[in-house]
Amino acid sequence: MARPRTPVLSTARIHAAALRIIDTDGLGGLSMRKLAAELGVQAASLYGHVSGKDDLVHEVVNTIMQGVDVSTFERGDWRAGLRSWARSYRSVLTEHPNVVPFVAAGPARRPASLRAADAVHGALTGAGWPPRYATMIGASIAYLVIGSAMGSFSRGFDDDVRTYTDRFPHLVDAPALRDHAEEIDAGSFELALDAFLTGLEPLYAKVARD
Amino acid sequence: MARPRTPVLSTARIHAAALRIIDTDGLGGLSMRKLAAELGVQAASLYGHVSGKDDLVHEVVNTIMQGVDVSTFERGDWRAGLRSWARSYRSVLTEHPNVVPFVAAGPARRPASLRAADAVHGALTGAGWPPRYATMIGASIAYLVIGSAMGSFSRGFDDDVRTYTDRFPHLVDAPALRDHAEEIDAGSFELALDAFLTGLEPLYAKVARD
DNA sequence: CCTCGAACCGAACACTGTTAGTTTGTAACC
DNA sequence: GGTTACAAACTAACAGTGTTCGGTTCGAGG
Repeated sequence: MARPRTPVLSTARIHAAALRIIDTDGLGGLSMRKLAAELGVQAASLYGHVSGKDDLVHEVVNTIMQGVDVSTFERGDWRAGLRSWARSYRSVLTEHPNVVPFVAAGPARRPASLRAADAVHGALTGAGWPPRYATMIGASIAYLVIGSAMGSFSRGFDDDVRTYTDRFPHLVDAPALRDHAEEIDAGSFELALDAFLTGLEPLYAKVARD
Repeated sequence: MARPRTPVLSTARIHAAALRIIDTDGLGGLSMRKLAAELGVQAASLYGHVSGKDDLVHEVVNTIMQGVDVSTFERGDWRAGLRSWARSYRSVLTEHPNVVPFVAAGPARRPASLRAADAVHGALTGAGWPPRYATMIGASIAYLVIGSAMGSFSRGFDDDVRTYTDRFPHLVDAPALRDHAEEIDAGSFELALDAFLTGLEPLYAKVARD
């Protein structure tokens, strides 16, 4: 079989299959051969539609990040805007947790992320925050979103109970932690977001100009 | 040459060489063959001293994380303890930025990280924070540390100026951002840490019991 | 002295991303 | 209808990855 009567591949189909594999097997579980097999095709055939694995992943992730909602900023309340953006950002990432490490590497080459960064920066400076603070506030919230979506803390604990109970008395309930990993990470995120926004108020009173 | 008169390899030498490669070429730049070459040896020889690449990296990173200082908690001030821990944590990571993605995956299998988590949790509960909040506060700070150490935000921007100036008016100075990436990430970290700790106070007044 | 185990090597296996060159089906043009 | 041109998929290969197996050689203990 050299050329099928009707084309088998399309960038859309490739993207969809790639995301499926990433979601189930992780970023490391995505290989061009496996992806090709999923599509009933040889690996080399993919290169007619996609320039390479790196670009493919970038494009897939960009599509995901288009789901991040920054529209609340338009209502003029930067506090509500930040909250809404952060939650939307986090919710998009928790739907595809395996791409979080990739997202964490930075927004470059992802128009969707740059667009969001632009909106955040614009809204904050528009509200009187100096540009420098606008940047840092956006960065801070990105830290919280990415960290909690990655499950750095709670999901990272080991299965083996004895690992902890031996030497780390305060972590005896770490396995319980692990069972409720999602809940703990979500809770930590909300707590951090709340505390951060609360703590921003005195700074706003000091540095904001209008 | 089958067996040298005096042993060439040792776990210590292997760890040191591995860290050197990771620091200069990144985590992805570390391969068993390159590591072996750096030590003047064949790749297979490493497996007599190290059980595999995964374990090797875990051990190397654990050694790094032993540099995180949690001693300030012993002074009894949880605010100062958190500040000091967070800064020490971050400073250790910025010395070896290439291991941050690995650290972000979680503390399991790294005794040094578990020890730190245990100390944080113990200090906070000792200060009257309910265990649940102690966990979440520790997690929140870990998010901030890892996010800022990764340079997710500022370092992630592209070199190419035109990428931004075209469509994202508020990001016109993103390249300048990139030049001062370290400074921006450090500033964001301090700002977030400050605001977070400030915002924690009302919560502490409400939920802490002694 | 002799054995035994530790230390290292060479070759191989099953993967990876990617490229070159080839075959073949389809559509457009004369 | 025949020819040309293109596009889609193929096979085969390259250089690289982590890891394992079977061997060889040396140092130390009995």
